[in-house]
Amino acid sequence: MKSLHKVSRILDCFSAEEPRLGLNDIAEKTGLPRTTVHRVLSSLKDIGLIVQDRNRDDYRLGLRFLSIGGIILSDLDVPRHAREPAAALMHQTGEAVHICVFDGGNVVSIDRHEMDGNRNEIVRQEREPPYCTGTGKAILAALPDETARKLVVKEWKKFTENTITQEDRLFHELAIIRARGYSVDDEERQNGIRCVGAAIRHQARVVGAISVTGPKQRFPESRIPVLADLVTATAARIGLSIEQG
Amino acid sequence: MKSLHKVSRILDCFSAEEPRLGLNDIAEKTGLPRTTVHRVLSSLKDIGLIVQDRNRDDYRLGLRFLSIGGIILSDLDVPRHAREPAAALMHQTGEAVHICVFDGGNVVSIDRHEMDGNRNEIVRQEREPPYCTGTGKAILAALPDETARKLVVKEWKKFTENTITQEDRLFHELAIIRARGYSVDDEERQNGIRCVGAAIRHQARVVGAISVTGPKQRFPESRIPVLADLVTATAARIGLSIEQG
DNA sequence: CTGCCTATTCCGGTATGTGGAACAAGGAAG
DNA sequence: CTTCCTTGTTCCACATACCGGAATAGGCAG
Repeated sequence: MKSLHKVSRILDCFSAEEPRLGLNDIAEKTGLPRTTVHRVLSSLKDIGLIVQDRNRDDYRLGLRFLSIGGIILSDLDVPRHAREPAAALMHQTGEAVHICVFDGGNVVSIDRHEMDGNRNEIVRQEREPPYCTGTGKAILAALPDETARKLVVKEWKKFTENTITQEDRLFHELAIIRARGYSVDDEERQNGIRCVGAAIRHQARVVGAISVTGPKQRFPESRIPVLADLVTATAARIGLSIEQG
Repeated sequence: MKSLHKVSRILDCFSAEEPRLGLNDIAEKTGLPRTTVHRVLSSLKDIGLIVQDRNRDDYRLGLRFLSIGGIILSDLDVPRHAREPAAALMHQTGEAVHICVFDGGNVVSIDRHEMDGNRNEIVRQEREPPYCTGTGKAILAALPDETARKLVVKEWKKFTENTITQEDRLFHELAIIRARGYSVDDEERQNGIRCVGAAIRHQARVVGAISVTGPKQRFPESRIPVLADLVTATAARIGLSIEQG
């Protein structure tokens, strides 16, 4: 179904940085003819996935995506079971904790617990490239190589000096992660930020990942294994609580 | 684009109650031939909007919806600006407060602040039929009749004795809401539950709604206007804070 | 008013999606 | 183990629904 791939490319144009786009922007980004883009957008408007305030205004993503997102959230085990252990991990380590979920094709960050005085604020739903984050690499490493390879076909964007941008480099690292049971993101996504992650499993299937994140100074080599123990224990605890329903 | 309407009908099959469906379920619900459903689902799988754990397993909505939902959330003004006033309203009234957003086509509930001891818990993203809730009716009433009519074409499900199931009844009520500036849901969605709502406007455009909800006993006729004053004031305050960026 | 930029409509050819029918793959029952 | 039945999946010839270049309409700035 070719038309749906066009839909996909068009949806890909939207991002948190550019949530509103004109027809020509989209045509240019996708390389599709303007007419075709217009027809697809027009149909997406019909079904509520795209919204245009007035004719000749920019296009935006429709709230129907949020509504559908709500259905997914209510069906996911990870967010429910992870919240409490994640908060505990945050207090144990004093560092920010990320939770993300995995459905076999996408890695999506759904919760972030941050130390903010004594309270923990929850921010939701951000996009995460799978090859350059602690959680993403933990998930990739927990999958068979073949499956993992399908998830990294996208473009390799270099966020920092340390970002991995070669497939064989990545799979070498995944092997290490597999062996020791946790992943480390050493300033690969953002300068000055390190991160230790582990996959969450449910009935032998990878369903998500958890990680602690913080400034390099607070994450010396010596502390990594200590954090890793806590992270993997929390990941296991979450997995276990899911098993029990 | 006919195929996208099929996509829409297929997506509509999924709900919080039935987040996982088999091919035949979907074919039956939509009335589409099994082969067609299979082809569409297969393509939706390709682009990450639908997920199937293993071949011959049930189909589920893909996490990409969540990821896209995150983009929308970050672009919406209402959630950011409404949280604080909504919490204040909850404490003023001692009742649960709902926030929903509107994009010209869909009404989606995004926040619910509930009195739970002294803490307020935030639950997110539920689906709301627009004709039978305080927030939904407040939004419909804030729109020109013609626009509102386009939003209520769907089926009229009778949730309780009081649910409005006739278009002229609804528009009669909308006129009243328009005149007095707030909406009342008198056990129209759920027995024993009343609710007072008002639309949130941003630059003369309706962008959402806010409401207080509670058991009938705590919402006598005499209290409604009192609550309405607080709700409309809060709605206006939210609208104002959006204007200012 | 004029020029230039958008979004939108038109239309004939053909690629693209269509859906009935046949096929495989598990699961349940005997 | 075998049989039967239900489920998802593949095949293929047909015709329809999509394609995209070119022309149109509508807004905004100068």
